[in-house]
Amino acid sequence: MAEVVRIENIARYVGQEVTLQGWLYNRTDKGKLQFLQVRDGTGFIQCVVFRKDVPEEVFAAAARLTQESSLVVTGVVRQDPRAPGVPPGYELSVTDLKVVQIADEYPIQPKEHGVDFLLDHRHLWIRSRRQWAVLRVRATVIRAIRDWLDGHGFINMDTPIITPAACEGTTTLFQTDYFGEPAYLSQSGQLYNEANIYAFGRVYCFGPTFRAEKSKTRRHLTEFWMVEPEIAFCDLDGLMEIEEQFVTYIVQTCLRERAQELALLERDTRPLEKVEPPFPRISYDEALDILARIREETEDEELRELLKIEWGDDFGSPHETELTKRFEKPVFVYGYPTRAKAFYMEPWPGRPEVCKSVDLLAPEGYGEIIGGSERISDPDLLVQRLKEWNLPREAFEWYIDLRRYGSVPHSGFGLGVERTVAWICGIDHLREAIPFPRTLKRVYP
RNA sequence: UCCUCGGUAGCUCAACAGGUAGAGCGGCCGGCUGUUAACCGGUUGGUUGCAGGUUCGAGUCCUGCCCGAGGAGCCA
Repeated sequence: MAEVVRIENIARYVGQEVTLQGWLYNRTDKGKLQFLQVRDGTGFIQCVVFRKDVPEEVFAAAARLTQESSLVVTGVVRQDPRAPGVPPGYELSVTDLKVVQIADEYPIQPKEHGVDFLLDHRHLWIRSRRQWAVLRVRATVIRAIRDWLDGHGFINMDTPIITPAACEGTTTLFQTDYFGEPAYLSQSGQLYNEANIYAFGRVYCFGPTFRAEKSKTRRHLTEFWMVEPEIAFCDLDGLMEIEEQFVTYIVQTCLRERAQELALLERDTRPLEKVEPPFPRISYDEALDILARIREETEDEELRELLKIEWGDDFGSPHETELTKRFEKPVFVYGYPTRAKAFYMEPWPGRPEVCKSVDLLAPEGYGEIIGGSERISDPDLLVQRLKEWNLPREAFEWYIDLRRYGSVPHSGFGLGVERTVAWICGIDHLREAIPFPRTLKRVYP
């Protein structure tokens, strides 16, 4: 048997005989000639079997292969512009073939299917080319996140997933039984990170987050992944600078290392190429002005109704979508009304009705990928806010402590991994940006 | 929780005004030396989401329920 190689490295082996281990993606039988589309997890390649070039039993074995049958195939790597693989332009002239298993009739065909059917078969769907490409980009996004943070003085601090109380008090939590006491699945590691910065300066947590929201849209999952950096001695301006460097690095890394996958997804990468600092920064008040202007100018009665908003309201997705259409790059919206945001956000100097929060909205209608803020550093103000938000002080005693022992201005943010992946890939459903999505109506498979 | 749309073969869909449930793909058999979701011929394949009602007759009309999708609110 020739050397076992991986399809992603196939270009190094032109003219050599190699062995591939993989699965049959599709087969075209032309009588005395068969085309086997084979994938091995790292790529896709066309293997050509000529009746006259191989022993009769090898040709017969190829003819028996059903979709998704597992196989070990040996042949000579050739360059051919007609070959459709990933990477394109290479094919294997088969000399030998061993069947590992003949697959049962495979439910997913290389044609269109409905969403419900595909999600019921998610365990198989991830083998398909588009899903494969998206999830490879996801892995790169995650690696870029860690690379950038680790390279900029951040240290990874894992925060608990089982937590005693609401972090922000507003969103719905998944409740679980903790030896007879109620406990909840984490919806943010932020509060713990605020403790961690006093030990380590710059930290991040990265893990799954759980929201029992009854959200039924393409932008929501009940379980999703979030990276949450937190930085000591950092104000709102410093936070925005970090965010734009961070997001730029993630996007540029994907463009550089996952060009092939983005091409397979037919992602127009020109908008992504424009992602570099500085990102435009507009205040909440300016955003309201822009929305008011859009409402005046639009002929669309329905849109006008959707964009209705009064000062003090948070933006809904229609607002975000319309705002981001006006910008080529991700855009910062800062200075939201205090009452629309969480209790821990530092008030704007001289304008207590506004807080030092900032969201980052991705362009092309993708909307919020980051939410962040400068945190309250004064213990008395924090205690007052807990009261105003009707939160139990006892549960936050440790959190108030952080403001008693060397309190400093500090800031942090959370970036949603699936939303970032969806934006970079140009896909419109979050459920395709995670291997096994959890949504309101789906916990299987 | 609310609004909208949908549920017919393994999959994607069709079925006029209520009148014998059909096509493509897949599977199976056969043909083909450059296919790109191949093509050609044949063949296989149905409790029309569930329950009830109207009718000589219901996939189609009515009532209730179940399930799914898109969106709103909420959020990353």
